[in-house]
Amino acid sequence: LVLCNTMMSNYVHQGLAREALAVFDEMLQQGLQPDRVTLLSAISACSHLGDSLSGRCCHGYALRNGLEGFDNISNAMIDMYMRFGKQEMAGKIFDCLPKKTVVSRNSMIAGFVRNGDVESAWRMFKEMPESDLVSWNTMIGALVEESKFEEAIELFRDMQSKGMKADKVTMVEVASACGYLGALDLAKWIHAYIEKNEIPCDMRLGTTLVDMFARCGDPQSAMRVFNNMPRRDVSAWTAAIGATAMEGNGERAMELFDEMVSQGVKPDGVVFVALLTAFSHGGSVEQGQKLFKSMKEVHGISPEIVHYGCMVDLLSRAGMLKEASDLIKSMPMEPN
RNA sequence: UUUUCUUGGGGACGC
Repeated sequence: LVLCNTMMSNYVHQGLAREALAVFDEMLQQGLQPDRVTLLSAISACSHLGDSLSGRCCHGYALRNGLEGFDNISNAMIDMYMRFGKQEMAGKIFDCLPKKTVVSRNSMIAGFVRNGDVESAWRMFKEMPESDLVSWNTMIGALVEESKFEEAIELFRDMQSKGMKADKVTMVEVASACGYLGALDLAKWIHAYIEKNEIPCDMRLGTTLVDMFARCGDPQSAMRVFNNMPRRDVSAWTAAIGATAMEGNGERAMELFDEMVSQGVKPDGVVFVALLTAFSHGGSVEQGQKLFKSMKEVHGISPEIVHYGCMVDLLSRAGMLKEASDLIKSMPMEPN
């Protein structure tokens, strides 16, 4: 049982919800009785898959086996129904909770935000008896998602003044907001803040900082952060490529791409958008066409409509309207 | 029972 639970928990945390549910099925087939730890992972897996049928089965199982009284099970179900867009159901479970914890409220708040009901999220946030780091991060993230970047920074300062310590999630949100604002002074302050407070800089935060400096018009700082990253996935490389592309340096962008490939990092569709955009802005038609061809032939990635869009943009900017409209006609999908 | 449940990163064009 513990082995299965451990496997399921790991799968869910790796984003492999399907595999987690496969273990769950296997358990049921072998007659192994799931306990509440199992169920937590199962519920979480259903939530992330959007599998409401299995999710309701889990709910039923919890009711039949008297597991609904555990607040973490109820919290997981609140999260689940919120992800399914079933706010009323989540609210019902929340209202019936005898012991509402900070996690219950955080789950409700995150759910409201996800469903676009930011007002309800605010209300609960303001009225909650004790908020924690996740509560603050959720609300800051909500503001960023709404493109209310100044307000997000303001809430971050508010958080500081309340003595709440920021973590790497907070900093990703704040750095992202700063990037959209294009505020270089703030960017430098954020970078210094992270170092001063020894906030662990993982790959995601590193990537966000690269992106932030690039958007703030400081590609040198962006590349300095990038070069100091101990590990880089395709998103990190894409941010760096975007930084050089902002200088209109398609050649440098391509060098970075080749370096990435030579290090064994597999390109995805997004990095090609960044590169094609760089060529488009630099007017490098041949290089763009060559790269576009290589997508499928070399990297085994079928161009999607956004890539055709980039090519149409590239050709059109160069005045090659005939080629652009031919490309549209030859696309394997309907133009949008 | 990695960490029982809740929060974070790279995307073209136009406006």
